[in-house]
Amino acid sequence: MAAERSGGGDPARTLALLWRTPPEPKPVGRKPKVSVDQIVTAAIAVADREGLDAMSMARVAQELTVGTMSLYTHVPGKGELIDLMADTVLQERDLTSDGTWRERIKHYADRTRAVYQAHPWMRDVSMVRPPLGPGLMDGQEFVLAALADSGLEPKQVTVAHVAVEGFVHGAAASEVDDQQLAEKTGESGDSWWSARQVFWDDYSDVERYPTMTSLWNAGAYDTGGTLAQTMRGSYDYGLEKLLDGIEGGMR
Amino acid sequence: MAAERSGGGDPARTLALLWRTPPEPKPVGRKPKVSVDQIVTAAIAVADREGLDAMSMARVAQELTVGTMSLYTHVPGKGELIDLMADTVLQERDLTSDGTWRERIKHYADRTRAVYQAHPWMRDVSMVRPPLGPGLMDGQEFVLAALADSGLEPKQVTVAHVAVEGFVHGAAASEVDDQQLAEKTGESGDSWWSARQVFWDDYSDVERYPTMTSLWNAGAYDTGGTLAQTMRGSYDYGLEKLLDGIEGGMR
DNA sequence: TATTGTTTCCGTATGTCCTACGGAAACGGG
DNA sequence: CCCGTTTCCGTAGGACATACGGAAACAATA
Repeated sequence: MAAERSGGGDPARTLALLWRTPPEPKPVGRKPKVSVDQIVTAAIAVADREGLDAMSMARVAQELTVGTMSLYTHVPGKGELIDLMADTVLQERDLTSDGTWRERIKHYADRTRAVYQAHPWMRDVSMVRPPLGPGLMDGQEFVLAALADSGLEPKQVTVAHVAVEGFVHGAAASEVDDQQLAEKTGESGDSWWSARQVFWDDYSDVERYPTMTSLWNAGAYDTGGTLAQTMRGSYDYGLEKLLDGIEGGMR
Repeated sequence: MAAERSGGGDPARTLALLWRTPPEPKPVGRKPKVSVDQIVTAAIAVADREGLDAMSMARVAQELTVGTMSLYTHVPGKGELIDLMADTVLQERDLTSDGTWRERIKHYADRTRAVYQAHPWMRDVSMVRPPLGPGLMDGQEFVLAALADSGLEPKQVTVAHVAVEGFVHGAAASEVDDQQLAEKTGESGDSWWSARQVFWDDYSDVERYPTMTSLWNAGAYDTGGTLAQTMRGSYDYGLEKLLDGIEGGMR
């Protein structure tokens, strides 16, 4: 449960792993059965299929037909493995795009969103103390470059950066949260909500919730689409409005 | 690990607990040693002090000097207990405020942020399938009422609502993530980052990260404050810009 | 007071998890 | 064939949620 993350270990060791600093070939000694890359790939595969909860050291080792403890020769611990997984999937973003600064940020948001869609377990990875690997850093540079081109002052760029980054990861996370729960519980978001329709009958109260009632009566909730489509729409809307605000504040 | 949540159980039973539907007094049978309220209060106390990971059924039972399995008489399971905890702390928001719709939304954001600050474990509670109790619903009504007063069309109100709600919870969550990790690992965010200063020496590259380098040289990162203060600033900035955007889009 | 129906309490057991420890196994070079 | 080096991995300890079923407490009744 809770926010899965590393951080505890030796920073130098973790950074060396993230950047795949040459493991200085060992001419002697037993040959490794697995590599760091294989471990990370297998871990991502397990998490994609069964969620981060199911991504146990034992499960990954089993995937590679290797003893559990063998993994610890190549990776300091589970936290660091999650760092490696996160940075690896963030590298899947293809951040080459021309266009206005707004277009570039929307491109960044789209690519990041795609990462979360492909790897729903990213919801459980905290980005407050992020893995400082190439995947994350390239993304930071991309967004900062776009914002710097927008005409904002340097100090404003860094503040706006945190806001944008927070919005993008946060929105991608909640959007994906739904699928993640659907996979784990075997119940889709739409069916979860309809099973709770009883709420309106038994507990809702026009006196207490007049706005909700009148919005409902006005048909504001007849989206005509799935929950996923609605969330996607709000994602786009929110980012658009945030960028509008940033742009408007530059005058 | 991962997103802690309930949802699995019988919706009617969970809703009855959330709304504290009268437990129809039992005139016969053994007297309960604990009540639902006591369990929820104890669970919140443990989570506040040691995080949601430490909030195990055994730990809560110990707190109440009761056997672990006794809790299951009053609460269906851990997931439902977390729902009850979340809705309870959301009720701590005092959502009575006059003023413009913007002022009311900022009030809502402040109160919600305060809840996360007081209960950092809220970061780990998914709001995608939220506990439909009074704490959550009163908040929804408050935000919807403010947006409806802003002059937006009903359909727009619901879209804007999801965006605002997502931003508020998301920003409060990341802001608090830092403290949560600090408590769990015993290392503050500021010290975590300074321990990773080696990154700039060993891996950063002016060729690869020109914008970051130039922003650094321009002093954009000399905030003169703690990490927490910086995050707080970005929270306010982001909400302001989002509301600017929503307001601007109404014309 | 003894019995009975009802409700709550909780010990046990199962199958998970991470990882510290230390010995066994494989390998290149002498 | 031996030895230093490196990797492999079995065992063990101390968590976790919760299904099951019997024991214990209580009010009403006999």
